[in-house]
Amino acid sequence: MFSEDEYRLDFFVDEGFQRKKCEKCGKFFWTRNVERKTCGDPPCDPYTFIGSPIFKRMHTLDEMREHYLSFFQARGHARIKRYPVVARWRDDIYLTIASIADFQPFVTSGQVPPPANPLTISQPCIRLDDLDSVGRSGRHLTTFEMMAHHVFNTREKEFYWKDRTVRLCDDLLVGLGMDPLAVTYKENPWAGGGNAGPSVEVMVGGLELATLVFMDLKAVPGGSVQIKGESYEKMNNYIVDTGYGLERFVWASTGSPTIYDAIFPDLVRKVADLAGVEHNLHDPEYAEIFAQNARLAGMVDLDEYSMSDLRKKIAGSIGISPEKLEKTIEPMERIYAVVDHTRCLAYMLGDGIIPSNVKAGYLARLVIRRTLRLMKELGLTLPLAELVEMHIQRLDYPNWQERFVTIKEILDQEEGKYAETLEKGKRLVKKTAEHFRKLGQPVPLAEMISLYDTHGIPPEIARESAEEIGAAVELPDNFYNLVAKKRIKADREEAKAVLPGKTQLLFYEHPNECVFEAVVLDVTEGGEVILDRTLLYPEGGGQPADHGTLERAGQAFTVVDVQKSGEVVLHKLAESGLARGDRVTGKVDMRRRLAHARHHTATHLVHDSAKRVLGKHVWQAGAQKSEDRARLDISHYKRITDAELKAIELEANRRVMEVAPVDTQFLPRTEAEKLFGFELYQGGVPPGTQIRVVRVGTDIEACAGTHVTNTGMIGAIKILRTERIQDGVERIEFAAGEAAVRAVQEKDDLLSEASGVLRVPADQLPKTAERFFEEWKGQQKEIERLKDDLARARLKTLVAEAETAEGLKIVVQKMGSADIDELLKVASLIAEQDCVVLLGSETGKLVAAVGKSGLAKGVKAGSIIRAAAKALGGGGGGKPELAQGGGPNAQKLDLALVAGKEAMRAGA
RNA sequence: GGGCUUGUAGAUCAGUGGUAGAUCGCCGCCUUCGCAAGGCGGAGGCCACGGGUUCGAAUCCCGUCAAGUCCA
Repeated sequence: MFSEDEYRLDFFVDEGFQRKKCEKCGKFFWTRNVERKTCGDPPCDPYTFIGSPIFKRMHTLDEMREHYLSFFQARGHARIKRYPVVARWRDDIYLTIASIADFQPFVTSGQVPPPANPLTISQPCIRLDDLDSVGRSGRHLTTFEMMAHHVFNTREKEFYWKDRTVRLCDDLLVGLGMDPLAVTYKENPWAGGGNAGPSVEVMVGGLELATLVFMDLKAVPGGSVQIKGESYEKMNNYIVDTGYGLERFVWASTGSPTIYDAIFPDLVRKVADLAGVEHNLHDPEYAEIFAQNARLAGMVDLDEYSMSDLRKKIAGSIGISPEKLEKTIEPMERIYAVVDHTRCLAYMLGDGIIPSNVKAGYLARLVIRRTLRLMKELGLTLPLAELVEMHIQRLDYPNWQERFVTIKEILDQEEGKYAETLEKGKRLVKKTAEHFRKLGQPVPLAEMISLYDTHGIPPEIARESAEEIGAAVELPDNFYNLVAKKRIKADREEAKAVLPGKTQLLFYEHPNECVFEAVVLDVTEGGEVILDRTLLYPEGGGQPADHGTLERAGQAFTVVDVQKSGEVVLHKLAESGLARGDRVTGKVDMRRRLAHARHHTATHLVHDSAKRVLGKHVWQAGAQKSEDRARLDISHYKRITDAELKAIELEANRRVMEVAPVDTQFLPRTEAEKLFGFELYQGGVPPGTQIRVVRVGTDIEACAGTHVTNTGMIGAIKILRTERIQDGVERIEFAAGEAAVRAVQEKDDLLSEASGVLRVPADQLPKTAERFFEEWKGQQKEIERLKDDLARARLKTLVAEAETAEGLKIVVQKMGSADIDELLKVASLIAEQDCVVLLGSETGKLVAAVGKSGLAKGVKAGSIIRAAAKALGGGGGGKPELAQGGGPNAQKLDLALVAGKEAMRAGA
């Protein structure tokens, strides 16, 4: 915990604030109002701003955002453009959840300077944690803009710290017309993501308008400061991290019953009209229902409160029946949620998320399906894309129409896919429900979970379908929690120990040299050699390590692997013997290097071509190179067609033929981002202040790999195949340079081998193969028919030769080299003539069949077969009337038939 | 990144180691002035692919390819 000193700011003293302890929750807060006894945070204080706005004038989202940003701009902050809602620069989160997330981890850790300092930004954020509360609580949103000003201080240079931060906040609020007595600054130590610090929550009228965090601690085992069970130490860099809720500011300025009516009143009205719901907030009685709902929902933790309890409480407090309340409020809750969710989708898809069954794409699909479900419940029949369009045109996308073409296609496709899933699901549910209805039981919970988990059928829809055929279901309120319980935690990879020292990387400046002189700095316990400088490329960025040799006085050591660890490069050798201080001459295997470089540069070209052919939504989702092929994973929302693939291949080869130079340059990170945007980070985010920018034709990426110096050196690019590695991610495999030529040659070999077998020229292969296949099918049928005929032909002679024993007609015969099909056919025909029959073939196959008299006497075909097959060293079985078997010792067939005959007698 | 599920006739699906099935659709015939319905008959299957276990695999095991779905 932090002491009072951490919060006793000059500002509070100058302005006559008092520090008080909340008489309800016991937390400390600062206020100008001597009368105040509570901290201002629900549930200690209720909402008072509904119907009585905090600010003097109503603002729209755009007005409020502009007011905020220009306020801070006028006070020495640089205005920064917002980052995407999909956090491509992070590998630990998918979505941008706070403005500070833009600057993690490299800026906050001090490794990389901020784009400006101090700065102000309004960052759209998406949080899906409280999805269930959206629409219901009156205040929850999936998407919100976090307005912020950030300061990155170091012990060497401090811009400003707590005092000015709170002062600016107070000025902003008072400037908007807030009563200075209304605000409380509530002390609330903050911790998260390995950092911590004191913080204040800014409460007005029961609404938390902002949080001001003073991040100056980092988690260190055994550190001197204890917060929430973790120990921390002071950091060298300390950061002002503020978060002002844009939507809440707008809500506070209107005092409307819900946040949704404040931030997009026109869209709420429009969707209400479409759904045929009357939404008249000018009716005081009607408005009061929503206001009271929001007030009470604001007081409780919705996770701990069941919906029906909350409804009862609200109904009681405004004096109507819970049924009437539900009838009034439920359709609007869905409308609010639809308007919110579609805004979330506009951002997600606008920023390039492709719906998928994994990663960020799954989150998009989750929201899409949830929205479709709500729309169905409301009876909205218009396409989802039309609702998303209403949002996207008012967001900050300059070329939204162009973008929307793809987005519409994606949404329409998702809508169709979901309809299909539900259609399939309903059939499955009916089958399952039928089963349990016959048993006179409700469909058990385990079955409902399986339907959802495995087949994606929401329990509400499953219940509906089950009830249609009169089956009950077991469906508890906390269904989704039960599903969530099945979660498994993935272990995080442990950080590798970083070795001290630094190896100079020569391969960037001298990509075409293959010999270098170096000194051995150290040899690790594992025998890996650290050099002061190297031309050998260590594995990274999907490019494998170089191979080569290190020579000392004529003695050669083979380099079999090269890895980077921190700033040093480790050379793994096939032979041991090098020691610290040795001078060595290094040589690079240039054939391997060149093959990698060709594939690496080709990867950039294929990626760029895919973007041209498929659209701008294409992002690299992974890549791997080797000597003889490379693969590139890209985000795309449907399968790549053959025609598209050919177009990509041709386009990529055109770039090769243009013999365009490959430019590389090191740029300061923030400058590179400013110049080229986040599209730089196709292959993940490199660390460090300087990043290497590689330009191949029109393709510009941050990339650390080795490249050829112009595209002509690639020679040729041949695409080999595509694979769908996930929903929404396509993998393209291709070969470049010599490997491309070899790949084509291998395909030629396949063709000539195939045409050799069929004895036709390659261009007639498809026709010939088809003919052969068709003929083969026809002949299979003909053989079936002939076997049938043959069986009938043999029937008479065999039945005529039947012996009689124990009152049964018995047929025991050898059938030459007949196969099991023939034996089966003949045997069952004979059995129809009321015989007991055992047939055997030279190949060691046996079939027995029993007619109706035999069956009546209890003769079983299975027992006959088992006895006979035993003699052949095998086994067999089947039904009483027909059985088959066999064994490897086919030459003992005569013995087997005798044994079978014995078994017939014994059975009868 | 992890979990679960599925590939059988044109479609929807049965088939838990022993001769591949049902329903709808398709074709033909009967009936009808014609159509629909009805009756009778028929065609249509490398049971996704490759391997393994077994006397025997749609069925069990392994791999590949394709698809669905839930979660982090």
